[in-house]
Amino acid sequence: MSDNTRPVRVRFAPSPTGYLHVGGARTAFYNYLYARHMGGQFVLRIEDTDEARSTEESLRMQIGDLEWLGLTWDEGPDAKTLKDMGSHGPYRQSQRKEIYESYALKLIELGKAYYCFLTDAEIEEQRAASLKAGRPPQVDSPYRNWTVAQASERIAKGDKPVVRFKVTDEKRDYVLKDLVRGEVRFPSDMVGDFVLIRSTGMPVYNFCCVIDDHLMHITHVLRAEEHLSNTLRQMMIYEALGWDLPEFGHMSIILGPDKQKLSKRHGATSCFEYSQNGYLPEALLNFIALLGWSSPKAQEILSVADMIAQFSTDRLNPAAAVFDEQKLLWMNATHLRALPHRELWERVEPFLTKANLKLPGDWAWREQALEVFKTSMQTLKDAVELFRPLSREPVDVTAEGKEAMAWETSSKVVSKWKDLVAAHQSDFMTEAQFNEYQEKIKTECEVKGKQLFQPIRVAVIGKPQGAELKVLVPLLHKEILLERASQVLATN
RNA sequence: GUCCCCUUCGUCUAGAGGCCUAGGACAUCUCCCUUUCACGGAGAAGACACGAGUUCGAAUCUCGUAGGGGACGCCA
Repeated sequence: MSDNTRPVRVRFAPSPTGYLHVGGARTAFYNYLYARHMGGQFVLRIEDTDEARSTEESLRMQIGDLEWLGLTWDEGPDAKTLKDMGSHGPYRQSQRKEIYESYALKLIELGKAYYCFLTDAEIEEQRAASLKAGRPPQVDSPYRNWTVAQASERIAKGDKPVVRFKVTDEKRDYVLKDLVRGEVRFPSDMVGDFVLIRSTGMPVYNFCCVIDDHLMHITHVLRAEEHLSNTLRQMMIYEALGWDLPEFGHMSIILGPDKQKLSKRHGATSCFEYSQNGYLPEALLNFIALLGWSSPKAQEILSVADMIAQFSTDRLNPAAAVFDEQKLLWMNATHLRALPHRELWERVEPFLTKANLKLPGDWAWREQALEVFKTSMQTLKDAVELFRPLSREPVDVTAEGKEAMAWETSSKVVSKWKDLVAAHQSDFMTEAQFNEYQEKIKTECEVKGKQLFQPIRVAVIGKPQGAELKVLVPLLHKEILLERASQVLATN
């Protein structure tokens, strides 16, 4: 076990084989929170030993997502240049091949690993036979006790072996003290001799992970539950090399609504999609943090600073959690409404720009508009449809809008409204002026309530429901108001 | 199949033997506010998977059963 006086060093070790999944984001976040809470370091390591699937593009995407989330790392590839920063590099496993190789050689020397020439077909045959006999499908390599000389001879002939770890014949339990799950016992015969180095010379995950965690002085490994059974192999490697184990904590996985591991078929699962759909990084973080962790103060809405202050591994929940989109939406809306208007505008603006909406540029107008609409927004993207009627383009009149316009007094109301707007002297109307006009329509057309408000609202935003007219109308330029009224009357 | 992990309202969770008639949040429903929509406020309904033990006492400890998940790769 690691000694507690050492500074805490944790790491997030994604493999660049696609976007950053929300599950990965949660793992990264817990590591980040722990590091920041303990005043330790957070390392980003890239596990790109799967040459076929790892891409530079994925790396950039994942780094971009981590940046969007605001999870900054102290060591690892620089977010912009991808050049290593920190004194424990390189941080990309593909650049550490010699290191792994030297340790593999050491294990072979120690008699704890060996070259194995079994082919895929032979292994498959063994698996099938074992399964049929009801035994665990483990390899039983005839090369297990070959001498290095024997193997070298064969290698010289051009055969490319893998390096396998020699699992002890002595049957015993490996005991893991997991930070999340407590004591977990693994029988040593749970695994067969496993591969350390592929025939291509590239090492595999379980091996790199141990070497890197040790060499990078990682003190705590917080990772997903799917790695729990890998831990046995890793413990064997630590033992063979005579190294101390770091602390491990295996957190539960995230499930979809059907209780299956959350995946693409459940919908949006990447951080990138959430950012594109108008979610706030702080809301996403708040939500995923609570999927498997709880605040000791029973807070539901927490800032990143709150979470750093309150985080501890002993409140990590071992049970799997279902990702509830509804609650995320609520949480997003809550964070969004708490934002100062200027900041909210900065976040909303890219979405409005993308939708090509031309809106007035002054801050007074913007703040007023946000004040009116923010209670209807759950995501930043929602602003687009809310703000669209405020831009200078014709609105689509909804079915309900047409219905309201079909009432017998509606045309009269809108005509009168149009006349009043046309006669209005300045570009914008004040709330008081609108109230005055409203009173005029009310008395002159002899309508009130629904019959009064809804047709006017349709003539303003194209639908009968929405924000109060007295706050809505002052946001629209007289010309737009006039065009809208004409448009609605014409299509009626 | 083997091994490992998990099991409190529909969902996220609080709960470390008596404070539990099981608390909170999302969602749902009702009411209030309100010209409408949303926001906000008040309330309702809703769970300890099952069975044995241990104990004066169990959601909490133990063991079984069931269900779910994960791993068993020259993926990570």
